[in-house]
Amino acid sequence: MEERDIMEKLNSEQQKAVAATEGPVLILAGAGSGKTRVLVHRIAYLIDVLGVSPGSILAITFTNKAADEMRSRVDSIVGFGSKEVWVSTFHSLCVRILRRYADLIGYTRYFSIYDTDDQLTLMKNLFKQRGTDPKRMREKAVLARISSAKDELIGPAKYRELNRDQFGQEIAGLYEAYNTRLKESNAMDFDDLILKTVELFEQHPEVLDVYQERFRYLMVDEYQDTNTAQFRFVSLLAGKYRNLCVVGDDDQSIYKFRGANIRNILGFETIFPDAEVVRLEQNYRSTQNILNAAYEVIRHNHGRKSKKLWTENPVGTKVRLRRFANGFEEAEFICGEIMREVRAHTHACKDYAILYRTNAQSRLFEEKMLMANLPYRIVGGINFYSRKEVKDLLAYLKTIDNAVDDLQAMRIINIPKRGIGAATIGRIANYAESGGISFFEAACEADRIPGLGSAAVRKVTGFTDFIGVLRARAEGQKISEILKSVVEGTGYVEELRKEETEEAENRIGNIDELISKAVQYEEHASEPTLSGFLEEVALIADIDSLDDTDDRVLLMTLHSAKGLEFPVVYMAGMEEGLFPSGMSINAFNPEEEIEEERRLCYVGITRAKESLTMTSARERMLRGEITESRLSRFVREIPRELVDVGDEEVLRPAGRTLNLTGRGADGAMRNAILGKAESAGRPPYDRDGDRGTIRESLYVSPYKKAGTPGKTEPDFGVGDTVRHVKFGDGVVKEIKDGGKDYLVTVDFPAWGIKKMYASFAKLKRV
DNA sequence: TATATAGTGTTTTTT
DNA sequence: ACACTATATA
Repeated sequence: MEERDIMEKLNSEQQKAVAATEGPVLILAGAGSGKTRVLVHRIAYLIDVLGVSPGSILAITFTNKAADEMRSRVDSIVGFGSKEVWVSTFHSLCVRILRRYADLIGYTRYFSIYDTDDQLTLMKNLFKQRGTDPKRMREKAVLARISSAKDELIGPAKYRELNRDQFGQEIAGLYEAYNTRLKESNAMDFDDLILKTVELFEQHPEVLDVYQERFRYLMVDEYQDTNTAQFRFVSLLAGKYRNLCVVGDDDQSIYKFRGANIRNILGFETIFPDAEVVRLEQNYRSTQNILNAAYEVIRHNHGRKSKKLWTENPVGTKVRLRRFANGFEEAEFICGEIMREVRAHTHACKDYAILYRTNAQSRLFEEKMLMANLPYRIVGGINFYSRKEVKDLLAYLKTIDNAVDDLQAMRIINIPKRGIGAATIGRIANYAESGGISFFEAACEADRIPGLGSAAVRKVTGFTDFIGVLRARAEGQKISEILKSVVEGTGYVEELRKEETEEAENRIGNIDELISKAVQYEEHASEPTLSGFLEEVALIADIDSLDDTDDRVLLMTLHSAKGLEFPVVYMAGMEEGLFPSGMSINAFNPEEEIEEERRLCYVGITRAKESLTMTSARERMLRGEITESRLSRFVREIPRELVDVGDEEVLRPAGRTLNLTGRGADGAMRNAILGKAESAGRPPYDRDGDRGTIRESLYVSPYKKAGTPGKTEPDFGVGDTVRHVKFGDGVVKEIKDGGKDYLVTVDFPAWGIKKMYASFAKLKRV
């Protein structure tokens, strides 16, 4: 492609960003301003116009999905050599480097990658071993401290110096022990992947030099989310040629809890005084109304790089606000609305996204989606690879691949049940410890371990022999074949089959899926290896497997939604205490924490292209108890004239429900309150803060009229045959009072047993 | 050693 | 509400 073609479809700022190839460049790219487009065109410009060798260009993203997308877009506009461009995530790039030079820093190329579960298991072991009381400090909290230390490139010794108090000293001790155990197991956690690469570069300048020479042009996406370690990594890489281009938006920095250091972007011009700064402020995604609402929210933050997005897009409809009595009705409204619009063919399912603050909120929506028969996909939550059966099988593969990974060996030594209990495992672990060998090696010498009876020795040897056979066969065998041998040899599936429960069937399904993932890996990897497969599995995120061609409503957290866009967006749970989270409100530095939440809200709003609806519940079930909450301050920050609050907006004195319809309606009072609120120039919901003092505003669900009885008794009983729109005819098995509505269990011959709410499912007696 | 039961604590977000 | 842990029991 020629220069003219590359620049043709770009605005002048975008062109500037594309052409600024030499030296440090900071691209401040607002939401929806076409930053991926700029990066892709920049790569094309480097190759096709400047003649830069594709192999010397490196683009770093945060998710595999973003990397895939960029790779394919580069592929479509760059003539040749696009395959040589390096597009990678921080983590996978570091793994690649580390595998090659692992021996220089005391690891082997087969090192394992520990996920959060592995870390927790390891920490629990350490607590036990060191006699640390889990009531005094929690394992997770210690891991969080260690993780932030690693993000900041602080090792155990430095941590000890920095935290002189007793807790600090104790954590430092655990940190040290934790690192030792990882090293002994030839394993690294997520943070180590970056940290160890930095160490490698710093201790071995000759290695750094190799990569500095290879990557002459660096680009970093989502720069606002980099942490100190990642910053150091990038600085080292770019240290020689200084062609570093970072792209980011300080208003979208939402990963502080993961160590993201907003100073990396805010202070870029201080660190690189000669940096060229380009601002992309034209938005191509959202309507003016949506963009204005987003701006009104984000402008409440201090210390941001001031900028205001604009768009040539239509004004669009107002942002809608709908309030409900509880989360249940909220979910019913959203799902019902989507269902009606999909039926009317206004939109396809994939045009919708439901965004929320916490994963726990997904359950309510999932139930309603099932009842409404809408295809959906929940992103995040429990990862496929963290299911027990999948982890068990992977532990076998890891033990075969990396024999010194004690954690995995200990996990599977009694899976399936071989009659090896805690006592035996303890004795093997002791023996391993005193002999300075790995757990698995110790198990291989079971007959020499004091305290093990002949029965125990026999059982342990059975296990080690099994692994031995698998390992001997693994050489040159396909990964899927190894996996199948494990499944057969352990009798895992057989055991599950015997259970004859739906749960077990699911697990078997997951095992099949794991095997097919292995097959897929063998097909797409250039040089498939067992380590390679395990690494891919460890670094994959749920979001990476999103397929934008499949027609489903997407449900995910606001965090997961970053980088995506949808025609119709619902932001659910807009309540104080939930969003912004109670954690942030009660933090020791609430201002800062709430600003982070506000950025998250900004990210959510700017995901919407055509339509945005915010919803909230006045009552919500939060860890087992019902909590009452006020409308989120973020909603209240949007001026009234930008918000459509629905046509049944009413205000009621606290503790009393207004009669709005029919004879004797409290019309005068309603008008008085409304009029007063509006003449005062404040949005009615702005006074929501007065809860309990005077009166609160109330937006009644148009879906369920105020005062309507929540449920009507079904006209059928147990044993009757009923008809469902989708499932056809079935026999009623059970009717239960489900609070808001009657919960009916029906056996449909063609679909199996389903539970549903009577009036919502519109069951009819036949 | 394996299993059933009661009791305990937890939740923000994730590569 | 739920998952995880400690304890009692077979």
